[in-house]
Amino acid sequence: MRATRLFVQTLKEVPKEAQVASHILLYRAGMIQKLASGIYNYLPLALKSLRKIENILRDELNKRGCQEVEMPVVQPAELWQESGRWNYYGPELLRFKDRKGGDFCLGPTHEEVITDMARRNLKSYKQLPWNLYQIQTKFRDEIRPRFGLMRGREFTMKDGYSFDVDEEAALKTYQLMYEAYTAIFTRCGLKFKAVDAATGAIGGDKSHEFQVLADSGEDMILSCSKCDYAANEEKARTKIGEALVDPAQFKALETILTPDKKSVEEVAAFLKLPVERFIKSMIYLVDDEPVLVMVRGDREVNEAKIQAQLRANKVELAPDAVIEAVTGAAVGFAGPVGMKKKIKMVADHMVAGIVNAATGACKSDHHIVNVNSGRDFTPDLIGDFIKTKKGEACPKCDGVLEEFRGIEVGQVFFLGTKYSEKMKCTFIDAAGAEKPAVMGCYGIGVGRTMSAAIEQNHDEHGIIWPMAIAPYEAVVLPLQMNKDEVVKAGETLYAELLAAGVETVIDDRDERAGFKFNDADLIGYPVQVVIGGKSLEKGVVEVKIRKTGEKKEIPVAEVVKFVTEFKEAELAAK
RNA sequence: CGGGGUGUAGCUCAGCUGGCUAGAGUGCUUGCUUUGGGAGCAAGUGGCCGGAGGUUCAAGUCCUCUCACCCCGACCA
Repeated sequence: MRATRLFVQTLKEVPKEAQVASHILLYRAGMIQKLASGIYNYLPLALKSLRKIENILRDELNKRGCQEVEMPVVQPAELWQESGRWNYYGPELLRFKDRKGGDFCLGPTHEEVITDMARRNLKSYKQLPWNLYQIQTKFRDEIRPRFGLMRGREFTMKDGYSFDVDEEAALKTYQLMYEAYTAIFTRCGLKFKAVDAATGAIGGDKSHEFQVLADSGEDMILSCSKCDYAANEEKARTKIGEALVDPAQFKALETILTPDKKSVEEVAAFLKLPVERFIKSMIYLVDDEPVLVMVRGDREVNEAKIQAQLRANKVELAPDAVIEAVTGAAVGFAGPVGMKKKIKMVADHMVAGIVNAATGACKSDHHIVNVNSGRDFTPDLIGDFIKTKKGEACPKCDGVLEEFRGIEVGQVFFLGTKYSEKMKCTFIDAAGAEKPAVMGCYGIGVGRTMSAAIEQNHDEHGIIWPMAIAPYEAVVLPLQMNKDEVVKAGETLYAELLAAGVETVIDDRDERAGFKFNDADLIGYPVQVVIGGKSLEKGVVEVKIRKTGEKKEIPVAEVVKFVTEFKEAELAAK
């Protein structure tokens, strides 16, 4: 491609809306332009890179027996009503009516459509496993799109879905996809971590997120300093200490006047007790039912864990009126003992280990001390309900948890039969019984992967593309367009590189050297072949490696060999 | 949805308590000079001042409504 023909306009200035490196550089390098909030035009350079990522996806997936399909962007409401998500999915689901008044939506994901497609064809266990994927435009009407392609409303996603005969087979597929994703992101030149993830509203029991490490990431990850344990903040656990509780030490309950002392810290200071001796009692609405959630006084409630363990769709703090009705006291004095209404009680592991705890008395301006789990109250469920923080013990080894930010570029879910049961995607097994298929789903954000690659690979001058996903692999820069021998040498090398299969741009614009260097650095070609009059007299050209900044003088006759060898080495590198 | 902010040239922005022909930089076009890290000089090109209504002799500027966009938060995969 000739720079004079390339549809691109590089920019020195950037609109102030661009906040992160990838957004700024995609914009400055003339790769994307915004059409509306969270909706972008992809110009040729961006599309070249996106297509390369897509082809890596295809290659790694096809090689593992996956098959590509394509489903519609526009989806009828009926399918969503059948799965129950027409009502659950919030305003993020863009809905509209056709001319006949029928309800439709733009697909934010395709579980419904794929399950429908599978059930039309699925009859026998002999047909399975199936593993289908598509690379396609999704639309999610995000509340706040940001960071360019990182969180857009319209975006390209690879979404895949698997169907297996039973759980064991489905878990094998899950593992296969986990390996495929590892191979894909490695080939894209990314440094990433696969972490344990919360499953959220999509459901299922098991999930991993593929997180690219970057300071601009929206997710917080905790990982062990020693072993391979890593998890999303929402899911992260810490070591559960053994609770050595000796009932002989239990003292008698005592209610104490604590006027205007509501928070754990205030009451702890007032009663001269450490906060670890407190039971923090919070009333939540879990799918609109009040639930008392207890954690140790020094810990915070993790709402994602409540949602996961109670298998709920919605978790929110109860409004004051509900709290007062349930406890029979003003807000700030809730506790497991003496509640006015009997509601479900769940407690964090640590709560059961507190001897003679203090907590709200369910009586305004009063707290109660010497409360003991098992004697004075019995939780309906004891589990892990706290936020885990950096510096805490790893749940798997004696290491310590560290914190880092990540960009979620992919996620794998073990879905089970959530959709296949509701939508009757069944088959007849070897014994003649009808069974629902066991499903998994697997997503990769293509644009987000490209953005994440830029976040990890850039400097103050511009993008530093990993070879595998660079829009072009090399650029030829003839520095003096008024010198025939320079132009001629450039054209010759350009033609030779193309013939050797190197995707090359020749900067044939009549611009000064500095201008060309800056554009080349900004766009981030992995290799720059610099042709200047002086070096040409010596029979050499300068080859600059963008990644290292290294410049080598190479005899003209050996340039093609050097570039192709460098390219192959980069593509092979892990 | 709550709070804050911005809409003026392709892009980044200035434009005061209303005032005469709406500005700068950058980009683009042309010419001359220059030619190894975003060159210099000169001449040009480029505007329904987001939209509608209102106040006024007079509105980019004031008022009302509206639309779009951005930031923080809440929410959400």
